[in-house]
Amino acid sequence: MSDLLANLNAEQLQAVSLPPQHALILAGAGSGKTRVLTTRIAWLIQSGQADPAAILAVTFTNKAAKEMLARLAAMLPVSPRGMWIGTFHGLANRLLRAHHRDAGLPQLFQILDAADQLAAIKRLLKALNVDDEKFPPRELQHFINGQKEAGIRPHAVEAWDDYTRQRVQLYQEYEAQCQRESVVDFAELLLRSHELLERNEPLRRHYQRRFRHILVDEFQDTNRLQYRWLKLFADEGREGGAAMFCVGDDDQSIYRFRGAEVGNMRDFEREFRVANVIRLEQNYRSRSNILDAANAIIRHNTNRLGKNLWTDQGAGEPIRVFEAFSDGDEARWIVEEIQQLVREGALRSEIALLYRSNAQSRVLEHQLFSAGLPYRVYGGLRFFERQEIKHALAYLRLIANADDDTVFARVVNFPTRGIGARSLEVLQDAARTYNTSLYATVPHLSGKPGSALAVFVRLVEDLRRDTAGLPLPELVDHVLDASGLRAHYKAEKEGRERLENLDELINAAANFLAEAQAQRAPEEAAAAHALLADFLAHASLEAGEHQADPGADAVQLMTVHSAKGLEFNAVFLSGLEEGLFPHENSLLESDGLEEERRLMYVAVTRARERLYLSFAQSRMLHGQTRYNLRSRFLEEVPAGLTKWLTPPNPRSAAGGEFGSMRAGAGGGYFKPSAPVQRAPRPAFAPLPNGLRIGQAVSHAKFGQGVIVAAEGSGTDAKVQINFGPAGVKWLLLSVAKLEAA
DNA sequence: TTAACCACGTTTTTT
DNA sequence: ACGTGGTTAA
Repeated sequence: MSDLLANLNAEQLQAVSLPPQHALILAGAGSGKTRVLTTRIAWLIQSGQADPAAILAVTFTNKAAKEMLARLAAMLPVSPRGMWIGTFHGLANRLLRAHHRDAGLPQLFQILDAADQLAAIKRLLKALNVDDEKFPPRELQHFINGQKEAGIRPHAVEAWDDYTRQRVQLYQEYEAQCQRESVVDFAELLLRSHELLERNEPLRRHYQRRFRHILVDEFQDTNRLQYRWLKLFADEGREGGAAMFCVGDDDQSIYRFRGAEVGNMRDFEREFRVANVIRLEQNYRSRSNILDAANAIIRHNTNRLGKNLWTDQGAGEPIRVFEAFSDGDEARWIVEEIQQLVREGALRSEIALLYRSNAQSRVLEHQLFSAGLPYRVYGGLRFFERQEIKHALAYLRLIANADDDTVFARVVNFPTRGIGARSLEVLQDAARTYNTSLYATVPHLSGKPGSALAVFVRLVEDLRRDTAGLPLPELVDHVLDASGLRAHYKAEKEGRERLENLDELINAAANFLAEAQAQRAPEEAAAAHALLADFLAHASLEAGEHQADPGADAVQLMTVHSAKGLEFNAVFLSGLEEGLFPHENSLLESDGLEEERRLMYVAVTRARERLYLSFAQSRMLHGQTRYNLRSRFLEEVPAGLTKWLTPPNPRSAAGGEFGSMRAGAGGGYFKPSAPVQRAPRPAFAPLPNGLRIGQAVSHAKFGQGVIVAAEGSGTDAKVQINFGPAGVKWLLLSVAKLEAA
């Protein structure tokens, strides 16, 4: 046991070995957060303070849950059964399956992912003849999820205007539809399990007595409902309730847009009267130049819980800063630097290329591709989100539950079997009249037994009968053939990859079966249809990897958001421009700029050894060339930590007074560290009227000024001009009378 | 039923 | 610029 605690620093040790009391661990980036969390669990068990069954550990992503399990397996002599470790949604699913009757659900309820939910809403609007222009499905989805995450059912929504009342009506209809079809969306998993325990006191007491230790990862990302869910398990922090051990970093809260409430940290501290607030401030990841930059940036935020990271690893290399003429120029420079790093022996997979928005990956990919550098982009479609996989899963879901109208509608005519929109409309109307599912309505139709719809129903019946005794992988295999999916993609010109993915689905099923057999009695796992439901839940809750080849030695491209939690030897952060990063939309939101700054903080703290910051004077966005100022976040990096590879250019500086920014700062001009030929400097790209960035102009009212930025074209063309004492203004070229000065 | 066409939107994302 | 989704014509 002593070796468990060895090599922990004082604060980590304090956190890990805390008595069973509530604790809030403020864990800075790279401070060993996951280590503390898992060591805490291992220590509680190994020291005999807690039975494994008394542990409830909650994460946000399946990846984090898996990593925690893997680390625990390495720390503990035997794999401790009985712990509940998983995501909020995974654990909620587990609860609802175990107590489905009390929760008012059939045992085989299906889970809707976000896309399924949207499809269900569209179908609902159509069935109710609601104008989807007036009630955009996406917005309605957002409304419904928002209410659920606030814990509000339709009857409890406070609606003061007609529009809201109508949306509440639709919310109610949506719930009825889900209940009819035995489907549950993500927010519903949490809300339903919360209500289950809230209403059922014996059950609640059971779990409250069972779980003595509740540990939460990434606590700053919890939403209101998730926090309430946790509080229920912890008996609201009352005497005798479980000990809450929450780990988080308010400086890394970057998910407010999807409902995360950093305020939960303060609420937790207050409501649970947390006596142990422990700060993990020693960073084991980055060189101090990088860390100091991160600290300096985040210091500009107010309302922090307060932390200052330090390291004993030494300063390391200066942070390289590069100003490019264009996005293409920037990408070319990045590729050259990467090639130089690789020549020096760097592993490609240890180099990350980060950006604020996905649209930026295009230029970067183009240059990487031209240079023949292997790369991997995160953020595309994931395995279980692919069209062909969704179709295959839809057939499987019909076997498990034929009354699921979402999947019925999805595959009733895929592959095509002559069931057009017209027949579906008739069927839908009939289903409403009989108040039955689409599937169950087919026999009611006056159509002959040989009708296309009747044939489809027969197909589903046959599938269910023929697969009844099959092991899961063979079941899937059979469905792929009998449904006609294989034949369909075989006939398609571009169907090869899709066929491969379908085969991969069989592999996924085989893996799932193997894991199930390892965990339960083999005879239990052998029951094919029972396992099928579990497999389908797994597919909904865990969308899988983003792309194949995760092991390949390739440069890693991703948004700053998806880089959270990762680390790399070298990080390139591109597009550091006003409007892009911080994103222009964020400036309109309250606390938006501070969230962008936290994002910047996350980006910078991903780097271990080397950090490269770059921006471009012009950038292609939405088919138009935009001229941006460099990001204010760049100015927040102390000059002593950086090394400008291009001369600091006052014209591209953000902020008010022209030329007031960092004149002569940064240590002068340095050649690019790679021995590369750069294209000769083009002049600033001319704007429509022959004006240029940096050009002096005069205006009748504002006087002398200099063009600092421009955007739009034709009659929309406008330029930003710094008039010195008269301020910085945007002027429409078609309106303003400007004269070259 | 399918291909062709146009309008539309375009920050970030997990479950 | 570029992909998506919906409508229209063949």
